[in-house]
Amino acid sequence: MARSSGTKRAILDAALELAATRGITGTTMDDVAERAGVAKGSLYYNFSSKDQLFEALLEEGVGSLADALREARGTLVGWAAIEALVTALLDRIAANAALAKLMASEIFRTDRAWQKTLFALRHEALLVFAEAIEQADAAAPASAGVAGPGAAGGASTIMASSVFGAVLMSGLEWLVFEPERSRDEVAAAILASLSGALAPRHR
Amino acid sequence: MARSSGTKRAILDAALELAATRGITGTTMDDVAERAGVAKGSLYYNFSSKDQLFEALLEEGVGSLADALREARGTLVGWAAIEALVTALLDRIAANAALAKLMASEIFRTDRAWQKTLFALRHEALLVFAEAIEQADAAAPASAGVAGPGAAGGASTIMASSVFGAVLMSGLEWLVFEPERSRDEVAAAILASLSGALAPRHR
DNA sequence: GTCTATAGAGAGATAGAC
DNA sequence: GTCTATCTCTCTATAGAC
Repeated sequence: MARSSGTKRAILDAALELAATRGITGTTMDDVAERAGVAKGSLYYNFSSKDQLFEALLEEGVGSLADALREARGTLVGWAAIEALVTALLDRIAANAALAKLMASEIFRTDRAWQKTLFALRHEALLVFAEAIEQADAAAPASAGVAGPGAAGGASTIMASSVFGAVLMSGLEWLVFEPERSRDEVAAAILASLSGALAPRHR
Repeated sequence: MARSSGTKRAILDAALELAATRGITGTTMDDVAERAGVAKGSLYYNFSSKDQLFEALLEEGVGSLADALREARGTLVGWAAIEALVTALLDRIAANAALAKLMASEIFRTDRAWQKTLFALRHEALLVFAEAIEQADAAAPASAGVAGPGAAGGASTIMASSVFGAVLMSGLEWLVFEPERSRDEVAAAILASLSGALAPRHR
C-alpha cells in the first residue's frame, strides 16, 4: 500500500531526507510539512503522531531490506553468496543513502517507541547474512589460528554483524566523504578486506 | 585538563550516559543536570552551551581513540598489526559502550556544530587502520579475482572503514544484543570474518 | 562556584473552517 | 482531504541571590 493521494508518499520522502541529516529527534513536524509541500494538519491526518510516522518510515525501508538480500543471494552458496549479499547491500545503501544513515544512527538506540519493530527487521536482515556465513564458514578451510570449519564456533550472528557493519560503514564513508570513488572500487575494497587480503597465507 | 572541582567530570559523564540511549538531541540539559547531581546553572557555568558541552565530550572521547590505536599497533606489522588494532578497538568499545553508541549515531551526521572537530578525529583514527592496511595489503599474496598486492588499488581508507565498521557493529551487537558472549569469542568471530574464513582458497 | 527562578523560543498536537 | 490558527508543554539559556 503506497498512497492515498500521493500525500503520504510526499510526507515519508520529506521526513526521510530531513532525518538523514538532522536525525529523527532533530527533525520537526513543521520542517517535514514544509518540505513535503503540505500543511502540518495533513501530517496528522495521515499519521497519528511523529513516532508513528517514523515507525512507518523505518518499517517500509528496513522491512524491504531482508527481501532484497534474500533475492540477491538466490541459490548461491559459499563465497559467491557472500559476494552477492555484499554488493546487493552496497547498492541498496547507494540507492538510498538517507535510509542507510538513518539506520546507522537508530539501530543501537534502545529507547524508541518503534524499538521492537526495528529490532525484528534488523534481525531478519542479519539472518540472511548469518545463514550464508554458516554455510560458507563450514565449507571453507581452517582459518589462521582457529580450528577448522566453523571457525567462529556458532558466533555466526557476530560474523554477520561484522560483514554488515563493514559494508554499511564503507558505503557511507564512500557516499558521505569520498563520493568521487566508483561503486566497483568500493565493492572491491570491501570484498578484499573480507577475503583475507590482509591476512597471511596460513589458512 | 580534567576537572575544576569534579563538577565538569560529573556533567560530562552524565551527558554521555544519557546521550548513549536517547541521542544528543533527545537529551535535555535538565536531564543532564539532574543525573549529574548539580543545578542547571552549573552546566552553563562550565560549558557555554549544549553544543559546546557535547563537542567537548566527543573531543575527549574520540580524540583519545587515535592515540590508543597507535599505541596498540606499536611496532607490529602485517596481519599482527591488524589483529592488535581490531582487539584494541573492540576492548575500547567494550570499556566505553556509551561513547561507541554515540559515535555510531553521530559519525555520519553533517549538520552538527562540532562537525569539523568530529570529522578530523574520525579521520585520524581511521588513518591508523589505513596505514596498517596499506602495509599488510602490500605484503599479502594476490587476493581472489583481483591483481596481486595492493588489491584495493589505493582504496585503503575504504578498507579501513570496512574493518572499523566491522568491529564497531559487531562490538555493539555484542554489548547491546548478545551480552552473554565472551570478549574472546567476539574477537575471534571478527578476525575470522577478516581473515578470509568465508572465502575460498584462491588467494 | 553553585543555586533557584524565569524569560523566550520552539516543539507536538488539536480544532474547526473550507 | 487539506488548510490555518492556536493550545500547551518543554527546551535552551540567562539573571541574580547566596
